[in-house]
Amino acid sequence: MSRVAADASAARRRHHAAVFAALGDETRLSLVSALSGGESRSIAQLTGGSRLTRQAITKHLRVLENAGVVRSARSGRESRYEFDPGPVNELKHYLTRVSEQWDEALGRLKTLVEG
Amino acid sequence: MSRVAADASAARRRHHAAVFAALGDETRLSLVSALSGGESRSIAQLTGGSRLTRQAITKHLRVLENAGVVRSARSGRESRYEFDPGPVNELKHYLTRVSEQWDEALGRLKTLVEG
DNA sequence: GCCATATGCAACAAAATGGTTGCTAATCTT
DNA sequence: AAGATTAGCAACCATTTTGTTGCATATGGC
Repeated sequence: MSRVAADASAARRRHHAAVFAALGDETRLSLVSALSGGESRSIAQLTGGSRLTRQAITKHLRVLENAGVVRSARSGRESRYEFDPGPVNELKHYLTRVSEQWDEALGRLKTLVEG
Repeated sequence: MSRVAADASAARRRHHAAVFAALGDETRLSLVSALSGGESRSIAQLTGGSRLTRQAITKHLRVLENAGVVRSARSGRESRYEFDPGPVNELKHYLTRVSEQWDEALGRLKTLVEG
């Protein structure tokens, strides 16, 4: 494998890890759940119902935004956040590839045993 | 929604977050990649090729094991680790549900605009 | 039995994370 | 213009994570 290809896959893995890490928190999963319905929401709205402070929620939103899971845009005096399905779909495909690799391994094992 | 149902979904979310967090690290993704081929490997084998020490790799493997992504069994003087596809498949389905929610939201928006 | 190999455990340090509080600035509303 | 709402920034704290080193223990081969 060429150097650039190795670097490219390392960069991809780094990116995947970042998105996984962004989703690796209960509060952030709740935020994703609140936003995956399609409607954008302000920080105050997203804070409502949580026991955490607005600042804590803001920090979590920034983590999600840095991972690309969420986008924000200022609208008047509020910042509205919306879900971006891209990274989540990338992860879905990544997990699918892992599963496939596993299934193929099982297939080879089966062939070995039966053959 | 009943109390127990709310608790159940909260527990599920907690579990998903734990698995996402386990995958949210480059080193651990490499380990998953090394194990998803189907063959079990010892800690020493998994450490080879990494710049990290054996103990660091051991800790990462424990994180993966606690999340259920990987299982270990002692065999003679070595601990052999193997991939468990269960949690990864759960995440795949979870992400699929998030995507579907998003797609349905887009569909409703489209209907609203066109209607 | 001896030696090399493979792992486990504990203590430690540095850095990242998750959360709070206090204060400031911008934007609506009336 | 005044007051209320919404958000940003900075400092700070506690906890967790990530990684190291040193030492102990178990197993396999000669």
